[in-house]
Amino acid sequence: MSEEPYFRPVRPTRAYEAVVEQVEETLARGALRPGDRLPSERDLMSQFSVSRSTVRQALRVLESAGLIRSRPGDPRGAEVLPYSTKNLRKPLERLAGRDGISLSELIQFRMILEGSANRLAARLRTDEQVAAIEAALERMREAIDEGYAAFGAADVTFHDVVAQAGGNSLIQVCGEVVRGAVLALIEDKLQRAPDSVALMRQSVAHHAEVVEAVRHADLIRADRLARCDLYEYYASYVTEESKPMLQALLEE
Amino acid sequence: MSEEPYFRPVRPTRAYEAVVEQVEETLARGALRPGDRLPSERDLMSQFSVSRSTVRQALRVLESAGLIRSRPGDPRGAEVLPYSTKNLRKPLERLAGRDGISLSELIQFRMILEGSANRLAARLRTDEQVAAIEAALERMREAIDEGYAAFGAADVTFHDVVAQAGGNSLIQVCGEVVRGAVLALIEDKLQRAPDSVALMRQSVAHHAEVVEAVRHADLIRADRLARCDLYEYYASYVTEESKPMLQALLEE
DNA sequence: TTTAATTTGTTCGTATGTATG
DNA sequence: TCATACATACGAACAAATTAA
Repeated sequence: MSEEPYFRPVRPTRAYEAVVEQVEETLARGALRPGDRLPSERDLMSQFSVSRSTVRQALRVLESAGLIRSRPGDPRGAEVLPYSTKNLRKPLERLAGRDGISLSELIQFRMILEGSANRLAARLRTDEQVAAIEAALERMREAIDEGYAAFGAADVTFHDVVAQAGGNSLIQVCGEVVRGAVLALIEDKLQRAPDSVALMRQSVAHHAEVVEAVRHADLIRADRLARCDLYEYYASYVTEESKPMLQALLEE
Repeated sequence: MSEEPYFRPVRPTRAYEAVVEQVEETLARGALRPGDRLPSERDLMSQFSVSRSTVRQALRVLESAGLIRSRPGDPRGAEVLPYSTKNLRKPLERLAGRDGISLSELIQFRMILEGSANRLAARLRTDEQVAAIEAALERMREAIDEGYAAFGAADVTFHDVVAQAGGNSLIQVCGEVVRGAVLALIEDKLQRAPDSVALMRQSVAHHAEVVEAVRHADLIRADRLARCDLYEYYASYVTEESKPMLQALLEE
């Protein structure tokens, strides 16, 4: 049997951390709502009994987390911001960039997210959203002649519109970020592809199939199409050993 | 046709932001690897030609992002940290807590993540991992008598072990966070449930089915079980209007 | 429109506790 | 053990920016 420990480890808390925690807790319990203002730095000094430098370090941390925004000269103090999914992007991008995570994991996650987004879009889309998705597909067709950069941008827009039709902002933001991370890792290879025009045409054909599935509310097909297309598109960029990881998402 | 703009909007860059950007860029391109040391604050002062306070604001931002760690008195300077999935947790938790996101979206996302985790685990698990999953299930059985808190902890461990067997750290960390967010939103209701013991027994029965599916490498069933169980478990907590969102994930 | 007051951004100097060799 | 260099924190000061009278 293990001894029941009397004490837990402590780590010295720095002054600015205590300030951050108090402000965060106030925000979390809703005492400060978006649009509200924090006291001025000098007021915070006296309320927390710390120096201005300490207050400023805390404010910078809160600002980098997307919780507040402070502007020079504003007598009303720092503004409490509405918390949005945008604040997830930077951490996810860093994770993908620092090879803390493998390309095959990213592709796998993207297959899951995009398949689910397609499925939800097929079930929940409005007629206006179908029209927007079709317009995005048409834009991709046009962009083939404008080069790979324009085509990539149109492709991103297409998936954004589909994800938005799905109605889940978590899927949407995670999908956006993972898509960007994957593209950043292999876009140089794609640009040097021997016949990029053929690749783009094939991509448009695949996306057209998705549009059809969404239009006919065919959930299963919309989901499956995303997984298969992505696997086909990216399989050549992953090692042989990691292909089974991706294939596990294709079995029925 | 829209005018082609000559200029893009500019926002004044603050000194500490420029310092953060330079350090981040150095980290991103791999010139500084985990374990390496940043110059001391005084060296950074002279290299960036800014004051000590400005350097410190930048360091606090980098530290809060999980990129570095600085300790008082360390003559080697701040340490560059390995970037891990842990740095995603806080932003995701904030997002879930600030009702920037609805309960039904969270549950929906959890259905997707846990279904996929189960599917991957069923395909890729080793025998040791099967044993670990079974042990986690046994722990859940024991914990029924120890109250809801212990049972919840055992439940969390179970899903962690399964997700780990799936082998995708993105799914794992997102799953952990979303699970925590969902539980935080409704755990008070669960505790006040009239017959929580019956609920826990039912939960164990459901998890046992998952174990069987994983053991027999039944991908489809493992995936589907997660989605159905979660829907059944949480359906009563979402509004009638948002139920179709979740049901879209159950159709075959 | 101008002016005055307040606030933030930044700098500098100083004192204190801490880790390394 | 001691000396050195370090990070933490405080406080005062000035410039630039914003708001409101």
